[in-house]
Amino acid sequence: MLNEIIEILKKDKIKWSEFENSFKEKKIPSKTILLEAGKISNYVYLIKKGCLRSWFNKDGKDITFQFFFENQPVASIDSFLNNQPSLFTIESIEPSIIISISKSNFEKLYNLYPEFKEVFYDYLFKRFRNYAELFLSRIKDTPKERYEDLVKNHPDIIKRVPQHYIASYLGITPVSLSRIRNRK
Amino acid sequence: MLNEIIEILKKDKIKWSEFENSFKEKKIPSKTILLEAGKISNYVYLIKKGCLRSWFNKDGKDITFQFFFENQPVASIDSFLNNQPSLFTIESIEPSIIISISKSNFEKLYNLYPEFKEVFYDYLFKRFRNYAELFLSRIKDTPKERYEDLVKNHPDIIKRVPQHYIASYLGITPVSLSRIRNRK
DNA sequence: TTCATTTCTTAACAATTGTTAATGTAGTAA
DNA sequence: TTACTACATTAACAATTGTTAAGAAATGAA
Repeated sequence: MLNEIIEILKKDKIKWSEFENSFKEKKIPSKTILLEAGKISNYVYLIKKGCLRSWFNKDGKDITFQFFFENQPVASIDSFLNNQPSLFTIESIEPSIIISISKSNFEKLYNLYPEFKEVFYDYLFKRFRNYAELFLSRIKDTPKERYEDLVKNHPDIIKRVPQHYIASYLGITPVSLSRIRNRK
Repeated sequence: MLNEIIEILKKDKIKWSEFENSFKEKKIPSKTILLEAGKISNYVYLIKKGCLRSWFNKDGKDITFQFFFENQPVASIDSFLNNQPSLFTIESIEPSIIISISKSNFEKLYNLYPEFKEVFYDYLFKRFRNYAELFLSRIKDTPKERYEDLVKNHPDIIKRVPQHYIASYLGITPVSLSRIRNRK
């Protein structure tokens, strides 16, 4: 989404020069928190290199429910849109390079580029379906089924993400995931 | 949401006369399917009287994940917005009176009333948070905790909805819910 | 390299749930 | 009323998971 926007912007060199500095790039080490649960999101991020996860706290433990990789936009959309405290934390899993854009610059873009607004809403709607699918899968499928789906359809995640995060993503303990892996 | 729109419309009697017939009211018996999983949603509904649930199929059994009551708008928003097959079915639990509005009329409203579009997007954003909360609760809390939350915060649902739907909503079998209820 | 930390596996036991099936109960229609 | 249907409870057993704890393996830093 942000990628497309940047492309749109670059075609218009005059305006691009105005926004070039809005897209701030920063290097972050592993386990850096970009947005903390309970705080209101003022940024949207784009991952240039690396990997993030979103998680929330449950009785002192953290439960991961999404992973993000290169070229994906990441935000607590709900917090960003509704100006409400984020329900979850966004944190890096690996050392990463992140492009961030502030809400105020985001709104400037909004006003200058009508096509941007459309791209953004399209993205939102798709994200809505995404959420619904994630939700339904989490309800519908057993941890074992969801693990096998990961192995089949997202081997990259399996390879790249530490297993205890995956366990948490599957809704089970690392112990239980280890059992599933060695059961067959 | 639809309620507010109707109120806005009624203030403008000329336009209201144009739309009055768009809001079709119908009586439906229990277990009537308003939208079937896999089909594209062409309507938004408002519950005047009665109660609905949304569910999807898992190995021949149905899993309920939301309940809707009087004055609530109901739709497969994702399907409606993205023109994609609905991920779930919407069905009545009780004999109900439903107001429905078609997508084409919805779009007419869109174009005539700028304030409608805003109300609608506000609703969408809120719905987004709603989904996130529902999702997080389903992940975070045990069936027992979620049942106790229902008893405390939504006793109306407990009273009104057959127990096996509630069990399914909690992610467990009716047998297991019965055990939870009689454990304390 | 070596040491320390993080991550993963394995084991034993308790707790919860699913499954199947039988029984009980309430409401509805003839 | 009776019979039927839908719904809820209970029991027994299997399967899965959580918990705790110990040890193995991998990773990263000095």
